[in-house]
Amino acid sequence: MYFIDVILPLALQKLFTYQINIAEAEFIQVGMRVAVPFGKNKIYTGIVYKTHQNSPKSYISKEIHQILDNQALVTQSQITHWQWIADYYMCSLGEVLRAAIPSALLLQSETKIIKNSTFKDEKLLTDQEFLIYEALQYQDTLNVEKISAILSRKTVLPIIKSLLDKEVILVQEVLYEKYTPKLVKYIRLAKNWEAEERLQELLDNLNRAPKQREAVLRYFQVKGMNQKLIPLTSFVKTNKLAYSAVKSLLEKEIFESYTIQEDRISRGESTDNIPILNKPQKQALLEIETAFKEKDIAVLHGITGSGKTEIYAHLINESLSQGKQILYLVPEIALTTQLISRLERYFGEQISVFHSRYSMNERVEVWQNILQNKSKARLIVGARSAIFLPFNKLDLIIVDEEHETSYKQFDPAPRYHARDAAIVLAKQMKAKVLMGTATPSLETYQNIRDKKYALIKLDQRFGNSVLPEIELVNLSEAYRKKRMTGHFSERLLSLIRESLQNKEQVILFQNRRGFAPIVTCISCGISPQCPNCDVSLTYHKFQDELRCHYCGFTAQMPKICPACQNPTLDTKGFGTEQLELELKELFPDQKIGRMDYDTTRGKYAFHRIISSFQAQEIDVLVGTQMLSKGLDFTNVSLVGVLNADTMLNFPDFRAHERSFQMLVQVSGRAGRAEKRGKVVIQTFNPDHQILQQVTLNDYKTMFKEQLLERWNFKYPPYYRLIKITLKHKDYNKLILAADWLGQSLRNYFNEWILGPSSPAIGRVRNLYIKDLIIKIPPEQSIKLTKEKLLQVKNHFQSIGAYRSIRFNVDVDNY
DNA sequence: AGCACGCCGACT
DNA sequence: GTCGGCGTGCTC
Repeated sequence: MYFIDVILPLALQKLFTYQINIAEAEFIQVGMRVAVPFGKNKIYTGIVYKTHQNSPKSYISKEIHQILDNQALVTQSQITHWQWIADYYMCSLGEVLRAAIPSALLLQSETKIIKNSTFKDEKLLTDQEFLIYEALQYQDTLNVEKISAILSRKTVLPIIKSLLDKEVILVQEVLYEKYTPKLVKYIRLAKNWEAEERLQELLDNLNRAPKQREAVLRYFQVKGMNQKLIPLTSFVKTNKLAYSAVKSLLEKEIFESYTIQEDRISRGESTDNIPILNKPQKQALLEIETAFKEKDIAVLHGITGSGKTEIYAHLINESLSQGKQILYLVPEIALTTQLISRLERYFGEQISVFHSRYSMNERVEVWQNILQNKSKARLIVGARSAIFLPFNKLDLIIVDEEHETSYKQFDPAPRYHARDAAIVLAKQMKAKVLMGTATPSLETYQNIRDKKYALIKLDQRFGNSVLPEIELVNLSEAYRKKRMTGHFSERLLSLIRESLQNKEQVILFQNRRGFAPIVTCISCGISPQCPNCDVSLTYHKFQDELRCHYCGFTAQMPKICPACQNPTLDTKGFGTEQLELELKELFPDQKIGRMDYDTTRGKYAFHRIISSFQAQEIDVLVGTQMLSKGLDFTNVSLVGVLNADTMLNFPDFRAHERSFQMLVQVSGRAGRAEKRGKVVIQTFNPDHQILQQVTLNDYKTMFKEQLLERWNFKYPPYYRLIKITLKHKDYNKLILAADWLGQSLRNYFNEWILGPSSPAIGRVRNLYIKDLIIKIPPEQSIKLTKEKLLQVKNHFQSIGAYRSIRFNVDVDNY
């Protein structure tokens, strides 16, 4: 008797054991996909975790449905890594599996309903049953959704069951392969006609078919140009041939066709040499290489514009030349088109890019190329989920912009931090990690100070450029002296004017949260609320509608106030949209562009805005912080931050650190090459220490002060945090449960429990939310803490009244 | 997590 | 009467 333990892509803690026969046992390997029956009539794809011969005692195991792979799709080291993620972030292996594998590789079954042709007696059927019976006379198969549509009701399973009993229908579980390889059809001359001396005969034969004759001649022409493979469609197209002529030639067996499976993504050859480093860069590279002899992790702390990418390129080249793999992690792939085209110039076809905007098919191909260590997938550029790819010769992981928050996944589980998971991955695969940033996160800098990571500094900008000059504009003074036009201080406006006169470009930042354009009634002061969430709706001028950013609810902009019926609704606050309008009035002759969540929805929208800004078709670009990341513009002389305070006052222990990082990043967009850029930050608190530190580019002081605050207020990196989120649609039930949980946790952790408390948005999608935070003091074991938490969680979920409450655990929720 | 099953209140 | 909502138990 042979058995396998299978990971199923579900949020279930357990593995499931299935039986296999001897032949399967000989063939099957850990990491292969298997289709297995699960529950009453479903088939899922799982991954083989273990093979063994221990018959389960308390239940009878089912047999597998089929093996889906010829070779392991997942490596043993990936499974080990998944296990770490599941343990550390307190989720199931199944959840990790679901995040890790491209969904096209996880086939699921669908129930198909087909008619049973032996059934004839229509009189036995009820009206509804007859409708389905009738539908089956015209269609071969139906699925559950279709039946639901035919009967226009939700619960159709009882009817299906009754039809099954009456032997009217049969049901089948069908597995769908979602991945479809791209097949390209090629043509070649049939063997018979290959000999040169037969050419004349062939052409004579085709005397009365000029189109076909032309096609043959073209074929020889193309062949003569040393083109080995001739794809059918492009051959017809580029030579402007008649498709029917080629088809006839195929039918006459003069040509023959064959297909080859091809990759969807292919890249050009490298065109440039790896850039020559300047002196400070060379020095940094040397330091990194030296550091890697002793330590596995190094941090490259280089100011914006110091040319970190070139240093990466040299390290990448070194690994590539040994035939090894490199993982290049970036915060958000949408923002990295510039980076990718640069790397492509250096490394050409050795790059593969992996991101969520790729189609499922493309992702599968990248996966397989890496698994086979193909030369076209040696340098992998990807966002956080790229840590799950099946590396086998990983030599180096680069974590670019290490401090970026988008490395942390918040929902759904696994709530992992890609930087931290990458460090574990590297250790496991004996690879090195290089993190690069202008503003290291406090956790990372703390690790540097503790000598866990090596530090390499790069504090000269590339070329001769210098850091921009940063100026703070006191908003309270400006308002008092009435020196404001809309949201612009006189100072900022005059600098914008000056830049525009010099034909230089301007970027204006408006951080998004708390600044949404909220509609308020002037008469009664009431703002329209989202019916599903505890937030005010935001106004979108373009479609003249109200929208909820949390659940996507939309409504037409009402003409009168829904509360007091007066036509006095007014848009308050300001978003990027309003800034754009103000600018258009102030500078009617200039082209104003806007970039935010709304204007970058489409696949290429982002790219379009960036390239038209680069091409200087846009003079002033207004955007949210998505603009601040990884983009280089050569003609920007002025950067304006409209209001730094919302960021600084954000209720989060990292608000100050984040503000510093953001402002430094944003400033880095101003001025490159010969001209010194200018940055204007508008604020009500020009004396705020963070703003002072930004102005002086004083990371060290920021770090020291923030670290002291973290110590005083018991926050990371000294104290670790675990956040528990409870959600339920019944508020009272939620409160009871949250209080019980708080009490229970306090029994173990005493004063180190915060909450339960309502988050800023207390209800989303009709679910009320309560948060609890566990602080873990430095001397307390994290592992034991998690074990205790798991115990409490199990207890919580064993209480009937709390079962329906969603329970999310977020480890390191920052 | 999904899904079936069973109970119960709300409407054609 | 059905229909749909919700609690409960179970998945190898």
